[in-house]
Amino acid sequence: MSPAENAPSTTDVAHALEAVVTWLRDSREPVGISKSSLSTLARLDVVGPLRITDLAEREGLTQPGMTTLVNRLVQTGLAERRADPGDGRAVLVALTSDGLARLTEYRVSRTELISARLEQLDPESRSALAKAVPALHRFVDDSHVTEEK
Amino acid sequence: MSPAENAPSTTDVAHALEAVVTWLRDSREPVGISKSSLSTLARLDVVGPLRITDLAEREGLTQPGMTTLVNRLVQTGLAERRADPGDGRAVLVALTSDGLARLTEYRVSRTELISARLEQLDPESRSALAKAVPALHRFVDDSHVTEEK
DNA sequence: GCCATATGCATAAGCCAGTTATATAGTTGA
DNA sequence: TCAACTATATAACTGGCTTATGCATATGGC
Repeated sequence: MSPAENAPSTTDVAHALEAVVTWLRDSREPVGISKSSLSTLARLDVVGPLRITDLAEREGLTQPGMTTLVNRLVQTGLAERRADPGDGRAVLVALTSDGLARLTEYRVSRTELISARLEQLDPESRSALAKAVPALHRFVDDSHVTEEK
Repeated sequence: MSPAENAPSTTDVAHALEAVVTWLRDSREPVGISKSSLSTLARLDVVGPLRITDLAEREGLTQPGMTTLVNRLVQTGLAERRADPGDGRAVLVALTSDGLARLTEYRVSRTELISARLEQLDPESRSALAKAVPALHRFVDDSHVTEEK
């Protein structure tokens, strides 16, 4: 409960991370595009063209929900539907260059927001955060986590 | 771009924090209550009873939106409306004991989720994160930030 | 003290992003 | 070749917001 007095416990770290998440969530400026859409664009950028069903599963939406979302992306020119060679039922959703541009713009603005904030911190804090970078990546990386159940 | 080779830059830290935010957002389990409702309950817990208008401003909603949200909270027994002594127009929204219990339950489950993940990390990573706790708190703390504009 | 104006909240109507249920087109294997 | 399965689409509905508006109370200049 008191990271100032003793060494921070796991719970203290958890609370600090939650606080950061809350701050970053609240610091989102309206960007004219939904969080789901941005997340889907990012997924397409990272993974490449995907089927509707596949996208839906990865993004945690239902298939009809993803169909609607993709409709919006296509209508605004951020993504396109391609035929899946070898399966006439399926569709491959792919990022357009406009979609990539939009995604990049968003990523840059977010990074700038956070960086500006970081640069206002005292040097010791910045150093501590810099040293925590590998740990933060390990935290979100599933590959080393021992799955249970 | 390569935190593994050189000392992590501010941009690297920003990306790591974004990655954590994304992971924590995706790790939210359905909880039967909206994010806005939880955030509002937390606000009431931290700040104490507030007016509808005040709540709306702090939570980034419109006043009618907050009226509706408070209606839901009241109907589910998580909050209550009190008369504002000294202003017959106003209402003070306050957390009920049920509301506090629900909020606590959520907070505990979140903390447990994150803690469990932390405990699977290697000791050096855990140590690095523990040392970063004060810096994380400073990052989200507005009080020392030099405002511009 | 009165009245014009401002303020706090509620209601109404509509929008948007999601849901479940169902239909249609294409695929696959016995 | 046809029954069963799969991928997507469409329809109808819901939740959580929005804007526009109304009503009650408060406030200050006169």
